[in-house]
Amino acid sequence: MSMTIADIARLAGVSRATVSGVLNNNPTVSAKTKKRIAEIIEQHNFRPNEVARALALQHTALIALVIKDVSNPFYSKISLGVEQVCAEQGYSVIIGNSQQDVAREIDYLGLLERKRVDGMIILPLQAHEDYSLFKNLQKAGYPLVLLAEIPGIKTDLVRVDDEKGAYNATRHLLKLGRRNVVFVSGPETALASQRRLAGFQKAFEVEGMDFSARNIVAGGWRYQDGYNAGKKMFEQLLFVPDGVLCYNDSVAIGFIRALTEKGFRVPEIAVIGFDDAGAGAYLPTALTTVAQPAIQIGRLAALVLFRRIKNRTKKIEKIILDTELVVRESCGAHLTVPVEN
Amino acid sequence: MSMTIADIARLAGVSRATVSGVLNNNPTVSAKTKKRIAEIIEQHNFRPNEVARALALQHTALIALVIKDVSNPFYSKISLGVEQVCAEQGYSVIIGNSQQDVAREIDYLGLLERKRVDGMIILPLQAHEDYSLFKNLQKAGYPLVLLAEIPGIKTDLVRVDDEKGAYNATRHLLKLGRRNVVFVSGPETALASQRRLAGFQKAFEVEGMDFSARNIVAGGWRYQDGYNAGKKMFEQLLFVPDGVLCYNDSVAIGFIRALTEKGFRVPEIAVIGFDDAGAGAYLPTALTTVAQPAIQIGRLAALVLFRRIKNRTKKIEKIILDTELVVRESCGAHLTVPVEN
DNA sequence: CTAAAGATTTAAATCGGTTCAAATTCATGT
DNA sequence: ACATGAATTTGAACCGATTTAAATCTTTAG
Repeated sequence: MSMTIADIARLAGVSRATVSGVLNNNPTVSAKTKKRIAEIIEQHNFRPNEVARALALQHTALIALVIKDVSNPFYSKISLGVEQVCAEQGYSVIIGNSQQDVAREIDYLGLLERKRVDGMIILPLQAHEDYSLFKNLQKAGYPLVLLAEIPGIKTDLVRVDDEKGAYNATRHLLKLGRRNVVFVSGPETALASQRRLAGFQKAFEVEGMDFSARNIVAGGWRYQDGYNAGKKMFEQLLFVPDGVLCYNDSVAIGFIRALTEKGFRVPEIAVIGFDDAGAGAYLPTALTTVAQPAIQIGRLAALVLFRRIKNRTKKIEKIILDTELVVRESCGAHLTVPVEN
Repeated sequence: MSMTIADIARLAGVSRATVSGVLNNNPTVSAKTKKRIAEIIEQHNFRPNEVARALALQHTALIALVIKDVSNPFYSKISLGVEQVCAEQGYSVIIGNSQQDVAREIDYLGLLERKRVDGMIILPLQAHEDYSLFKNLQKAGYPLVLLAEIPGIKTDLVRVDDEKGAYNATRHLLKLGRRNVVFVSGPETALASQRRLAGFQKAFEVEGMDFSARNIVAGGWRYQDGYNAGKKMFEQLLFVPDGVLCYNDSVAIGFIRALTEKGFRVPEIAVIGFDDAGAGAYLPTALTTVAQPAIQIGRLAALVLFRRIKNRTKKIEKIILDTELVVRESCGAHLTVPVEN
C-alpha cells in the first residue's frame, strides 16, 4: 500500500542502498543524486518505515513510562516533563498505569524485552515479593531509571528528598504552635510515604515532642482517601488535631473537605499537602504544600535515561532534588506568629 | 545479545518455522513438540522480538493518543480509559501532548506513517489552516478516532453533547433565579467551547432573557485562566454576576479562587463547572458540574478504534454521549427554591 | 593517454520474525 | 509389508529498512 524504499529506488533508477544513503544524509552519496532523490521522495511523500528501521538498527526510539496513575496530577506532570524531552530527541513515550497493581507493573516491565523499547522510567511499587525481575533486566543491560528506590538494587534514580520535605513542613507546623499534629499517610506500597513519615517523626524529636501512634492516620493517595481519613477522624472525635501533614495534595484536599463538612475550618486546623500539583493553589483557602518540581523530575529522568541509552558503561546517577515549602494559607502562617524555641 | 527464534530452533534441533508455530499456537504443530519447545523457551526465558514480528505482520500493537495536555484531569481520565481497553487487547499506547500547538499535533499525526502505529485517537485543535492532512490520512485508510469534529471530515467520533450539557446547566442557574449569568469561555481552538456557548445562549432564549456580549468572558482551560478571568472581572466590577458557567472545572476552580480573594462567596455567586474531573467534588463548597463520563469516553474511543482496525470497511461510528448535571453546592440549589416559569 | 587514487554506487547479507508450498514422517487398512 | 492419506516439519521467500565489501565511475597526475 504505502511506498517502500525499493519503490523509490526503482523510480529513481538507483539502488536501495543509495536511497537509504540520502535518507540518512550519508556523506558518501553525491550532492546531485541526493537532491534528485530527495525530490522524488518529497513528490511521493515517502516516509521510511520505522519498524523496519528499528529492526535493522536495533533501537525503536520509544521509551516507556510506568507510573501508578496518570490521572494523579503529580504523575501527569512528571509525564509531561518526560514527554517534553523525548519529543526534543525524536522519541515517543509509551505510558503505562500500574494502578498500584504489581501484576500490571510486571506486565509493563515486559515491554523492554517484548516491544524493545529503548528504555524505561518507572516508579516501582514496594509490594513485589522479590525484585529479581528488576535485577535481571538491569543486569541484562536494559536502561532503567527509577523514581523511587528498590531494595538492593543500584540503578539510575531521580527523586525528591521526601524526608527533608516532610521534616521542614512539620517543623513549620510545630513552630507555628500547633501541638496536636498528625500525618495522614500514603499507600503502604509507596516508599515515599515511609520517608515522609520519617521526616515527620524526626521533627517531633527535634522539637522534643512525644510521638505516638495517634499521630499517624492511614490515608492513601486520592481525594477520596483523604476524605475518608478525615471523615473517620472527625466522626469519632477521639483526637482532633490542630495541624495535619498529608501524604499529598489530593489527600489534603479530601481531608479538608471532610473537616469542612463536620464544621471545622482551615487554617484553624492547619493543613499542609505535598507535591504542589493540581488544584491546591486555587482552593478558597490556598493549600500550603511541600512542592516537588514534578516537570523537572520528568525531564531529568528522561535526560538521565538518554545518557544511559547512549553510554552503557557510565556509572549510576542518583539525583535527589530538594523540595520547597510553599507557604500559602492553609497552614495559618499568615495569621499566627511563629513560636521561637 | 538476547535470544532469537533461530537460537531456540537450534537448541531444539528444529526449524525456525516450527518454533514460530509454537509461539503462535499453530494447530499444525504437534502437541509433543509444542510442549518440548515451550519448555526450552521457558528455560531460556525467550521473548520473541515484537519489532520483527511487527514488520512481518504489518501491525505494531501500538496506538497513539493525542490530546492537549495529560495534566488536565479530564484528559488524563480519558487516557486512563483508553489505556484500560488497550491493555486488555494487548496494545500499548503512545501518548502525545499537543499543548494546543498545531505544529506539535501535526508532528504526532506523523506517527501513523512513521512509527506505523495501528491507529490514533486524537482531539484535534480547531486552529489548522486546512485539514487536508487529516483527510489524506483517513483516505489512506489509517484508523482514526476523533474526540471532536473536524470541518468537512467524516470519521469515527466519540464525544459528549456539549450543547445540551451547557444548556441544562444554564437553565438550572436561571431556574434558580439567577439573572446575571455569564459564561467563562474556553480556548478559541476548542470546538467544545463554542458548543457550550451555544447551549448557554439557547437557555437564555428559551427563558426569554436578553443575551449580550456582557454574558461572555474570555477564559481558557487551566486554573490560571479561570483565575485571571475572575480577577479581571472582580477588579473592574463593571459587571458582577450572580451565576457563572465555566468552560471546565479547572476554570471554575480558578474563578472561585479569584472571587473569594475579592471577598465574594460561592454560592452567593453560583458557579457551575464542566467535566467533573479533578478536585471539584472535594472543594469546601463542592462544585456543581456538568459531568462527562471521561473514562467511558476513553474506553469507547478505544473500542471504536479497534473495530475500525479490525474491519476497515465498516461505516463510520459517531457516538455522542449525554452529560449529567451533578448538583452539589456551588450552584446554591440546596439553599434556593427553584423559580417556576 | 593511462594508471592510480578518489568518489560513488551497488549487490548481498542482515535484523528476527511469519508463512506457505513442498518434503518428510506417521498411522491406517489391507 | 505396502500403498495411501493425514499429520508434521521444513526451506525459502518475505516484511522494509541498514551496512559493508566489492564494483564501477571520475578525476588527477605523470
